[in-house]
Amino acid sequence: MATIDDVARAAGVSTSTVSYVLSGKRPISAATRLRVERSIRDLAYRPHAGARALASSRTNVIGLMAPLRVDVNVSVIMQFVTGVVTAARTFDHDVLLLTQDDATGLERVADGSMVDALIMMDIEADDPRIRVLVGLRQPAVLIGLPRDSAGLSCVDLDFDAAGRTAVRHLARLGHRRIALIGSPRAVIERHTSYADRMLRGFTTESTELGLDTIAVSCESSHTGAIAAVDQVLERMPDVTGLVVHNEVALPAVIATLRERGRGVPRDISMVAVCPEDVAVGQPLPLSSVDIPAHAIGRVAVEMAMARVEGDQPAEARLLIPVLTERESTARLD
Amino acid sequence: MATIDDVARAAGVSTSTVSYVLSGKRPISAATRLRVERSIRDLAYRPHAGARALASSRTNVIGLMAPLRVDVNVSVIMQFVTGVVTAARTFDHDVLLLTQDDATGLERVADGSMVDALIMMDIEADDPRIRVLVGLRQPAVLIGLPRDSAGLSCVDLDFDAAGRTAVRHLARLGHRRIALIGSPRAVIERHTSYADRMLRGFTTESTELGLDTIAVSCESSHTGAIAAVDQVLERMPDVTGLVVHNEVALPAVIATLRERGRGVPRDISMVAVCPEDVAVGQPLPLSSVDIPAHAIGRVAVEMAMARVEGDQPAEARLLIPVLTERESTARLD
DNA sequence: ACTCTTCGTCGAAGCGTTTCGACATTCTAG
DNA sequence: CTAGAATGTCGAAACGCTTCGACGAAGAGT
Repeated sequence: MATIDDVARAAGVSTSTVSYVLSGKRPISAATRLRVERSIRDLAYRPHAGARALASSRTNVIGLMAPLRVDVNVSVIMQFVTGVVTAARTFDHDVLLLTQDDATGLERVADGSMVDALIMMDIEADDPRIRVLVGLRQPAVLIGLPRDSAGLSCVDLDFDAAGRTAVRHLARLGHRRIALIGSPRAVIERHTSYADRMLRGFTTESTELGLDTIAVSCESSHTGAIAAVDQVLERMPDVTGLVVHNEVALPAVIATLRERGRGVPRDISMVAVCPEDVAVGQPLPLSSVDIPAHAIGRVAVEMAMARVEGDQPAEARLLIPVLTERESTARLD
Repeated sequence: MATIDDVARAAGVSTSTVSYVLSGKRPISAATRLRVERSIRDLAYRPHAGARALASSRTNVIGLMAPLRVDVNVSVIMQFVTGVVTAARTFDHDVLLLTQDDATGLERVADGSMVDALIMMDIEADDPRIRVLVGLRQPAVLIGLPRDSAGLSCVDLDFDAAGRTAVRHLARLGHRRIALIGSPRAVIERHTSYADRMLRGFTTESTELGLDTIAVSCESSHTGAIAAVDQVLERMPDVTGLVVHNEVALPAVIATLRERGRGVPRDISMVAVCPEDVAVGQPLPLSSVDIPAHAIGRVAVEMAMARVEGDQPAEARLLIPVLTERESTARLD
């Protein structure tokens, strides 16, 4: 492999000049720049990442801690991840993938100077990892909102508002008895940020509007969905509005409703909270509140980069939910 | 951050001694080792990854190129990825995530010495990336089998055998007219390795057994599955055996069959080719040929590490498929 | 005509490791 | 008792880059 010295020699300049051509941190005459760039191309020179990191204390790598469990909405996670990876590339960064259960992963990559910043998904209300994060030299961005977000960069869909929006939409269509089919029990019990906030929004808005509601958890499988639907129908037989926040269960929920003799939207109006492609990919295109996973991933990277570059203060950004009406909701008469 | 020199000073030894304590590449007396280890702990010392990479030309990072598209079986991919990540950790390596469409990604991370090895998923028969791989200094492992695997490490489920096994199982139960519902058209048209081999196994075994067969592609959505099932029923109305190699479509296929008046396994016996948890998570536990995604990911890492350490030759490893009979197949009478 | 900038380039000093050769010591064998 | 081999440690030279200060040359202002 060619080194920067080889390039310098070939171009007849000093190594520092080559470095400055590469970084643009000092002015270089057009003539020299061209000569250097030519040598770089001829030698197929590529800077050694380690050497670069050592000298500049910048790695051009972002650490991403993702929940690679299978129980959570895999496709949503995938979209977050792609959002992060593609956005990182636009900042000339690569992504180091950490898994949730790699307990010491954060400290390892941070203290070992393997990353410039960290992004963490699947945040819980009192996430123990947050204590670790604040002790690190690198900035961190959370996808999700912990109970105490002081000093931390956070970004997420405003799930509280999403819950309210879904309820309000159904209420506006005349529905008075509404059920929420939510995340799996485990997700809720560990107070995963999005599930918590979704439920809060759903509940408070319903209360304010004086609606009758119930909320049930739902395992991410066909059988789980059946159980959830049956539980709703048993506890609230005259339900007419449904909010479903569980991508995996979505198809099974619809199928089960139909099997139980409840047509959508004839007997029951249904609002999904999921990525757009999931909503339109169902047999019946669903009215839905979009989870812009890709966009959130992108914003997370942007915030991280901003913190790395300048010393921007940490901030929390909540994306405003958008409800799109499709064919699963109808006016109650 | 403490450096190795700080540790050496604290322990009253030279830096090289600390290094040898860490790497174990030279004998160190128990007494010094203890003293050094104590200083390391006291100072919370963590070696600088970049410096290490520079000096040793080893990064302890594996590059993983994964298809983060949403159109392919997301959950299977996730399992591959987790398999790779967790296995990598057992070799004290981290994983750098590259996306399929990051064309120059391979060269960037390889020539930039960011990784010790590369693992690539979603291989096509004549994958253009392979030409790039053979030009790199780092060893590469393919998850999948290209047409020409000379000099390349490959690992995958033996999908040819999987196709044969599924057919043979149905034939043994007395079925003579069998359909294959496979991957999305796009996946097939780019001759993705697993789809190609699955089809070949399915076809040759059927021919050898003198069975009547058809094969249709199937988009990964509810509507895609419906279309596929209808196509099968139209082209082969008296079909009694079905092989489905498409995780996403699975639930919809069953539902549609039922809607068209074909019970499983009463009228149609069905063998799925998918990860075990997908097969048992369906409303009706499916007889299936397991895709051991997690295990394949692990093997890929093991092969990569072996090539990094010693100069093991490249080899292709195909895992033998295992069919588990559950409740979706029955004897034809 | 002379100072003061700005521009373009160079040399050298790090950055934090690993690793090689050297050098005492201590052990082993004859 | 001694040559030779382990054993345990050290010092110094890489590894390939960035960045700082310096410096000559050219342009601007008076």
